[in-house]
Amino acid sequence: MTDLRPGDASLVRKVNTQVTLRALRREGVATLTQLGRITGLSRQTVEAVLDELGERGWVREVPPDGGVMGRPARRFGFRADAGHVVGVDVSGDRVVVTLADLNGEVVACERVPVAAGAPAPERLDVARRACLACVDGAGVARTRVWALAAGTSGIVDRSGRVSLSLTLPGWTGVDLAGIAGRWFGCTALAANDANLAALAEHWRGSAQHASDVVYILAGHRLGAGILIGGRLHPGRSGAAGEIGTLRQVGWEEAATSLVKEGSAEEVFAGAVAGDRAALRAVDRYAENLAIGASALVLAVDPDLLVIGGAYSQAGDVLLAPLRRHLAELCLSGPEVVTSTFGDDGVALGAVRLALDRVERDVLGL
Amino acid sequence: MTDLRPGDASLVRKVNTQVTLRALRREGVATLTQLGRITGLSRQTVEAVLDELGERGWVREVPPDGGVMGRPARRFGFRADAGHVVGVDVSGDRVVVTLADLNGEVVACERVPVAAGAPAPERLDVARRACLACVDGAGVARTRVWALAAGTSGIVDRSGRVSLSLTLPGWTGVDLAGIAGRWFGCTALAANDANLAALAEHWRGSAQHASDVVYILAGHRLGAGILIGGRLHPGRSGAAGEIGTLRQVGWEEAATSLVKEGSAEEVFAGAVAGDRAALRAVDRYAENLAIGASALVLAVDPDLLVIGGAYSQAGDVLLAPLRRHLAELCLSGPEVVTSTFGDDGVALGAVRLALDRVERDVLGL
DNA sequence: TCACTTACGAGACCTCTTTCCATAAGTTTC
DNA sequence: GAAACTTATGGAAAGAGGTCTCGTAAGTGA
Repeated sequence: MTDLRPGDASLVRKVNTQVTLRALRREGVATLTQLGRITGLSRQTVEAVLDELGERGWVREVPPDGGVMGRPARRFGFRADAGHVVGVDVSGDRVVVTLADLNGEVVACERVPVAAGAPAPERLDVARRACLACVDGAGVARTRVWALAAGTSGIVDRSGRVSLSLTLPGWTGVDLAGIAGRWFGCTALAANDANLAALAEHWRGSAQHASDVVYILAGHRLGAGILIGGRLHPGRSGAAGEIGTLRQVGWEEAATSLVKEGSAEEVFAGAVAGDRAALRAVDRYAENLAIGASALVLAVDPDLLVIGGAYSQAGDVLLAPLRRHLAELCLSGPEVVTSTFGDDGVALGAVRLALDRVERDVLGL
Repeated sequence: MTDLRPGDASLVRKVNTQVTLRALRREGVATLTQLGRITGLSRQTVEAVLDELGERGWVREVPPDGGVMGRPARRFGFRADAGHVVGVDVSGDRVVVTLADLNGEVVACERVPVAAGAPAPERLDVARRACLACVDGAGVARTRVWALAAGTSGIVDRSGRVSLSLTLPGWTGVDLAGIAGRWFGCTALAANDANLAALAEHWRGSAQHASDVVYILAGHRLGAGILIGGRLHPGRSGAAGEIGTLRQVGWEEAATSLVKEGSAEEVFAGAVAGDRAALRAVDRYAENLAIGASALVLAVDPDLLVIGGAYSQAGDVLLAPLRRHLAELCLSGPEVVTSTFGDDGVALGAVRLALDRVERDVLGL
């Protein structure tokens, strides 16, 4: 249950501050009267709220807009650059850092390769340097980073510790959130990469209008992320969606079955060109994929199934057989689409996660 | 996102009414001063709120409690009998009706057998009569039933229509919520029986302290219900957890494998007695069960797995092998327990669902 | 009967919101 | 260039809620 706290008059101010701030963020720039109309509050109240927000540095007055009739109205804008958040994707062979302002607009991006076999301390150091370089390069003061979120492959528990990683050496047991928190001295979060990719699709990608989403990361390895009610569902131990370990679903074979015919890219290219062996290989892959996907789909019954990861670039060559096999397994399956962001979604989803935290903690709720 | 409405002073009153009402419901009977301490509100405010609630009929003043020192305090109690809710379980061979007051205390219960082959209209009529008889028998005015919820096997969509039933004749397509709403002229809901059983366990049974729960109904047929964050997760089409159709998980064989050796009860009894053939049969059943369960567990990663349904009465004879097989399939599975209510949980969960609705709509939020 | 304890009730004061009205600062028209 | 019109601003007053304080009421125990 939501534990409800009693409210005095200041609660009303809190709520109205929220309402006003949200409206202003949507509008970008607005006058007092406009905000009053939008929020349903009186102009006076909006003014008082905005004064307070101005003092706190959230809001800035911008020059009035000439040209219209009547006395020019004071105009206010949300200071999206009052703070920033960092999203990091620490994957097998690279680190991707995305810096965004409070509106979620991406300000800078940094990609740094890292050796697949790099031990954990080295990988962490690469990530740290990349984050600092990204922030410094964008001319953002390090103290202006209010939150950071990191995504990585493997199972990440609620506290942001990597509790199991099969692919990155020495990665199991790394307290990713704890360590990353010290980079900027801000709150830090960590989550599974597929989960974050799902979040990114829900935010700005293919899954914007879906509430419950299953995201399948189809690449050299297979992973899955789940959104329930538009929010991350990590599960008790952060392992929700990690269905790969179940032998019956055959996700372990899936990847190997594909590369038997050559590199994955070659196989998909061949399938596009109409090569029958390649088509068969893709079909087999899709079938294996569908078994695991259907387990997730039947369990969660999502609005949408998003296929991401490197292989999703193959598009309909993969999707068509996947849809077919899925339809056989699930009586009434969800819509299936490819991801908008592919691998870049992880860092973007991390940004969203960090923003969620900032909006909850700093902007209050 | 939650759409936030601006608040004036009356918002504060609404919130404080909520807080007070909740506290009073927890306490049962309390004085103004006690409520003030609990809620953090001033005595004055509590008094004003209670006056208002008294006028609306939610709250009643009860005689003061003598014996303690000082001036006797006025005492107030929540009027749990101001309204009632009905929970119905329409299953293959019987209808169970549970009538509860606003505290969720069960006031009356009615069990009526119904022929397994009964067509839908007859089944509905039996359910209707049972509901009316239960309410009338308890001396509760029919207009005092504020909400009704019905649980049934099969897939029930968001609107409360049975979109697929494989076991009840003519049941597919029945608008259960719509029809049941006319019985008392109140809001009516319908949901899958396993989902409601899960809700009951979370409310008052084995799953009270778990937030994410997978409930498996193990009986003549197999079904599953899922709770996320303590709330029902029906999924897009109401089919969340309906993993039985997936051939790989082998839930279809599970049931048949058991009864090959005789009736299920005999087999479990034999296993308890140490009969080797029976033990093997139970082990095979547990193994099949574990495959489907692990798919759900890996997908959702719940805090708790509850085994309900008729077979759960076998207790450790079933649970021990189930835990063993599950541990093989899921690296770090959740705790596994048997249900508290068994089959009775469906009607009780329906009560909880109806109460949730009443609390949201009538008591406001 | 007196002291002690606990609850009640009225009044003062604070916060936040809304409504109303006079005033300011532009544009358009004559 | 002045008058009329439009739109925004700023201050005063009123109302709804909530808290705090203090005197009073209504019990118990000696």
